[in-house]
Amino acid sequence: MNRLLLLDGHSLAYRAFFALPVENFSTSTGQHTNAVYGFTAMLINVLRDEDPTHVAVAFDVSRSTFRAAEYAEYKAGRSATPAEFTGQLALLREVLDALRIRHVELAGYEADDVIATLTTQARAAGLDVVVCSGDRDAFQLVDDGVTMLYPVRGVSEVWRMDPAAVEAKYLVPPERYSDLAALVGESSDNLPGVPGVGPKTAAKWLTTYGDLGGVVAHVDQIGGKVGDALRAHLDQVLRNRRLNTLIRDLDLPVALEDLERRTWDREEVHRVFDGLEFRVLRDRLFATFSTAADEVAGGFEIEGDRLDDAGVRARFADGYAGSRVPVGVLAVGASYRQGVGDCDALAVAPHEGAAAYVDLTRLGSQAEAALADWLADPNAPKVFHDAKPQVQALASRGLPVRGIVSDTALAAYLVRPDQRSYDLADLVVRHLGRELSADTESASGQGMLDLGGDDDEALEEAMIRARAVLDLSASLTGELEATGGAGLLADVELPLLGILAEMERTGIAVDADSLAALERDFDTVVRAAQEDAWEAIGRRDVNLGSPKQLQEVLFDQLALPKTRRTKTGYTTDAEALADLFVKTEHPFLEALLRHRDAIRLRQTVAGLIAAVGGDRRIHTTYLQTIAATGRLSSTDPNLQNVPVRTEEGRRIREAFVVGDGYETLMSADYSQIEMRIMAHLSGDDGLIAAFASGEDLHSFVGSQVFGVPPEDVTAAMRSKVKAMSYGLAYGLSAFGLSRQLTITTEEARGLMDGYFARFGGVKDYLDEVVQVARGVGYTQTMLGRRRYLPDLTSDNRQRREMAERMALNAPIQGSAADIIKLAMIGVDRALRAEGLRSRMLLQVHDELVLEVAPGELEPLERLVRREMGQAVTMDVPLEVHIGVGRSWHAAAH
DNA sequence: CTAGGCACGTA
DNA sequence: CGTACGTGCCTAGG
Repeated sequence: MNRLLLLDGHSLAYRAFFALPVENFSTSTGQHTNAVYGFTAMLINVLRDEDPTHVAVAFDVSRSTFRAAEYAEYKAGRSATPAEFTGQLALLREVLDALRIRHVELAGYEADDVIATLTTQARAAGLDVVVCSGDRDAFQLVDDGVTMLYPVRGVSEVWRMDPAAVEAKYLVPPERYSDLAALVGESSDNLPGVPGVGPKTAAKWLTTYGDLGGVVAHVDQIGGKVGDALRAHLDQVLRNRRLNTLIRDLDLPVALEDLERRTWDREEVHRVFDGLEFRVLRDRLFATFSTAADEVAGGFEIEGDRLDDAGVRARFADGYAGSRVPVGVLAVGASYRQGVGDCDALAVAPHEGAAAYVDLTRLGSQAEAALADWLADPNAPKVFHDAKPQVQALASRGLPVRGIVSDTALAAYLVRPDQRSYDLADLVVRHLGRELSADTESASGQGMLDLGGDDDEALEEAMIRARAVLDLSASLTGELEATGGAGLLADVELPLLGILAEMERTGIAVDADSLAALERDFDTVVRAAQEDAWEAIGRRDVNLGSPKQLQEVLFDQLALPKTRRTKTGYTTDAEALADLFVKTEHPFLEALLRHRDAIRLRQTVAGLIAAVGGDRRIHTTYLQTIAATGRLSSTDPNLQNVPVRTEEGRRIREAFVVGDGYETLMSADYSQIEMRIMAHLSGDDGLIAAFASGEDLHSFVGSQVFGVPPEDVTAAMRSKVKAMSYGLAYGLSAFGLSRQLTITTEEARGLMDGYFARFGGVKDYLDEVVQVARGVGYTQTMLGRRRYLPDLTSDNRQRREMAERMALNAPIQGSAADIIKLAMIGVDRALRAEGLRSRMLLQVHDELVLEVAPGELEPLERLVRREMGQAVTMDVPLEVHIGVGRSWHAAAH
């Protein structure tokens, strides 16, 4: 049975706008999204519950309708529609476009007229209709084939109104609803009814006389005060009736067949939902409709079988060995974390010919050797999706992998580095227009499968995915070649993948005893600070970790001055608390800050202890497709944010130590790499001269800005200049600088003017970066890594300025990421070439930590300095600072 | 139980 | 009203 779903976009979004608190529904850039969110959430629910074959959303064009022309007061008295609402209507249309749902509107008419017309057409064509509207006028459309969903209590619930439900509520059948409303009036439309007449009286009259015409014909027979009132307001009632009757025969620009439900544009859905920051809704959308996705044309068909040992030998030793044609590979059931991994099976799919599935758990030794040889053959080309965890899992089974010529997750990241995820199924739909089988929920993410090895469907699914990876890589390679990113994949990200895998498996040794001792020490401080804090306020029922309870204590109980506002109240961050302490010297604040510090250190240490593996080393995981600028990120545990700035924090770094069989740790970091990149990219003579001079950068710049000799630059001058120099790479404003340095905006402005007067090339460069990015739509790093910033042309100032700051920063931060990645590849290659046993352990954005094998200190230092220093050639030297010591802390100082 | 907000660690 | 991340806790909502 065909069913048409019609929604009144305007009225539903308007309901949501007032029902959902805007402070909970704004993007990070300040765009309000409550109306879009509420509408979209309801849309998803209704699509799920009604499962319509056809859908349309109707909108009002403006208030100037034929009704307003007849009755100037129509809908008058409504307060002006808030700009925060109208601004969301365009976003709502974007959502609908992405979902490929038609929206319909016609100048001079209201959404309800569009709905009435489409309802009439659909009924004539034999379709059932479901109308979802917050406008009661639509009740008149209800009949045996037309149901109305009317939202109540904001948008959290809908009433399902069929003829019986309408009659139960209004005591008249739906076709009399307009008559009833004409008598009773509709305040939201500014249509007054007959005074003293409510639904009960009106319904009684309509039942007695049949319809409004009957009531009018017998108007003289109606007694009482209400009868007089009716006679006095008869014209008004008849006018109401004309106005509340919906038009059913508009000439619309769409036909019913245009409204057929279509598969949505996945890429566009991701883009739009990303922009709106609707993570949950998107997940709900995909979760709810994943089974509807098989409408996409041309799925995958694949031939292939589980191989027995003879088959494995034939396939890998005789078939693929020596072939230079890439094969799609999927490690089934791959798992890896903290240095330990495993996997169940391998699916492989060539471009032509049969795919295959190899059960790794019951493999004879000859077959395993054939497979291992092929996997380890650098000249046997393989394509993975998100290879690293699979490589780790295979390596843990004694199956090292070489010869990876593409990784579709990395390729997709280089094409669009700002995506939330690089799910294989999504990429296949976006780039190939095909759908992996719908039931891939368990297979999503990380390219891993968690499927039973004996299930034929799982077997086929794995082979299909292996084949999809291969096809996808061809498409992505084409895109990368067109955008100049192919070299980044082949020469940077793919070589790095293997290096990272090895660093992860190696891990870094820790002294578990000193970590345990640290945890006890920090715990002692936590307890003491908590006691002091409770003591200071005379109660022990306060959870010091709850910002909400802290606000109650600070601003209600202690009545301290209010701090900066947050979404949910007043901030209790360290800066604000320190500020309050200066003002009030309340002992609670001191104890609270002490508690904060200690509890964080304790939890950092506890996290590290929990991550120590059986080999007494900590194995982080590097994520290569997360940061939009091209940086790596580190997780589980994050070893890129281990404390270093405070003395207590540094004690944690002392627990990272050289492992057994090695001589010492080495830390090698780039000095001021971002400022050097800025000097190079801008070509500013002054800044280039600063680096060439060999003097302290900030003193040199300070002497220029303040017009004094370098030796007369005071510490205060130097720190101001330093803050400004670094701030520039982030798009710092005079306001921000003044706040950071606690100086006036004028003073900050003067500082920046002074800087730009001396380093005009920097200003020109920063201006140009944004201007070029606005023109072409993206920024580029030194290696051509792109970041797309569509918001550079946004009408929304906040979004636009945010994008401008990202545009300033991305080439600088991203080029630094390029450089250290190249350096890692160079170091790795040189270690092999020179036959050293020393190894890289960690990367922390501008720093590499290495473990030095006995006797290799000198050659290693030379090697690292050379490879890091020569990673790229720039107009300023790349300076590398190297330290050694038995702990990470000692090595870095 | 999940997800967002806050707070805060690093470069 | 400075970029890029990950983690832990609390809390509100489902």
